[in-house]
Amino acid sequence: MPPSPRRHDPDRRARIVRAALDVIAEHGVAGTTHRRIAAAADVPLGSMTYHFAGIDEVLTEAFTLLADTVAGRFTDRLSAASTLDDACEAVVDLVVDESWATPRTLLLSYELYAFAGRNPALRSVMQAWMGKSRAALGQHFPADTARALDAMIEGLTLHRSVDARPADRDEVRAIVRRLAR
Amino acid sequence: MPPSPRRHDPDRRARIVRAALDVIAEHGVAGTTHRRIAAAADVPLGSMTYHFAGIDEVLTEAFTLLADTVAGRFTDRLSAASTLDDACEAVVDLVVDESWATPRTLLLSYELYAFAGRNPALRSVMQAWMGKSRAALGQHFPADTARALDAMIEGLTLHRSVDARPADRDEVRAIVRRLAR
DNA sequence: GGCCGATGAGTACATATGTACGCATCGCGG
DNA sequence: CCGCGATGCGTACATATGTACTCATCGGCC
Repeated sequence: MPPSPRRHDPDRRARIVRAALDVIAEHGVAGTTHRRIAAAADVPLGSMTYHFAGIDEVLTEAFTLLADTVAGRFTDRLSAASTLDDACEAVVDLVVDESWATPRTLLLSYELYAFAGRNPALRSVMQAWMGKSRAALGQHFPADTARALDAMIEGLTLHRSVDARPADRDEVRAIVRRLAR
Repeated sequence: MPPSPRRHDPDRRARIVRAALDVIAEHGVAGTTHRRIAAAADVPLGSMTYHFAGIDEVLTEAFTLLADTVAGRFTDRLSAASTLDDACEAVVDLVVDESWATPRTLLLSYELYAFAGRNPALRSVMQAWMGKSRAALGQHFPADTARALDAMIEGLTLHRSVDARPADRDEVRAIVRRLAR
């Protein structure tokens, strides 16, 4: 059979990293292998070892991408608010809106939390992420409130993903307002 | 060499499950293998397949044990409170006291969250866990406050485990009081 | 006290996995 | 236009892993 044609493929590295996130979301870190990532990115197995020193490097970069992406969306949503009420509503959105807190992102976050527990580099990434979130909240709220809201968003999001009857928008808003004033 | 003596060892199964938690804490679900668990439990490899249908069964039982244990401690601590102020202080303890929120337990929780995302049986376990927590809080607080506090505990605990300068006891108490009244 | 089924121990084996390596091919700088 | 180094491709290989299987041995029940 004819050899498969060589492809010109800049940003292959970046595509592999994105594909890694897909694989992690579907199979967990436990089920993430060079071969699965390669298949998801549509590259031959050899590309994995050519572009990355080991599977840990792939995972680390993937999770870093995740943190940056999510932190960016978080900041964008909050920056769009101008009044305090707007800001509260933005926080509510960040918790209940399906477009922000997708099951995929949540699952990936849990994988990240677990992975970061054994990977110092990712601890820094998570700290940076948390710092960005705080800063975004700090645009509208005093520091102690920002801290409380940040934790509350985390907890509510997590619990909503487990709860058989998750808190609805009104309930979340009531909680946010209790913290915000 | 003489064959190793056969041991009389009831509750070997339970010991394997406990050992599995140790292995998960140390290596993550990704690094958890039959052999490592067997070594941690000090049993031969054959015991794994004798007592469990597969590694998923071991993981599922281990995480179930984790949830039950943590939920129990949570309930105990809250049940010990009699006044509302006591209850608030109990909540603060659950967040900041090293004896409750140990790094090990936190790490295991994250592993559980990630694992449960792909394991329906464990989703039920987590829902039961959350139900117990809510009920324990419900002894002292109205339902909506209990829900908020439960999420807040989750978020604060998680963030404290990441934060370079975690919120101190006074700060946590202030947040709890904002929610509780 | 004796038997037999439940439990323990050791090992084998097919497969999955991480990683290395050699060769092919294309883009780019001169 | 040409060469060469970066990039892509296929495959090999040692190892780790899940699981099955056989044999040994103990303990509870009659």
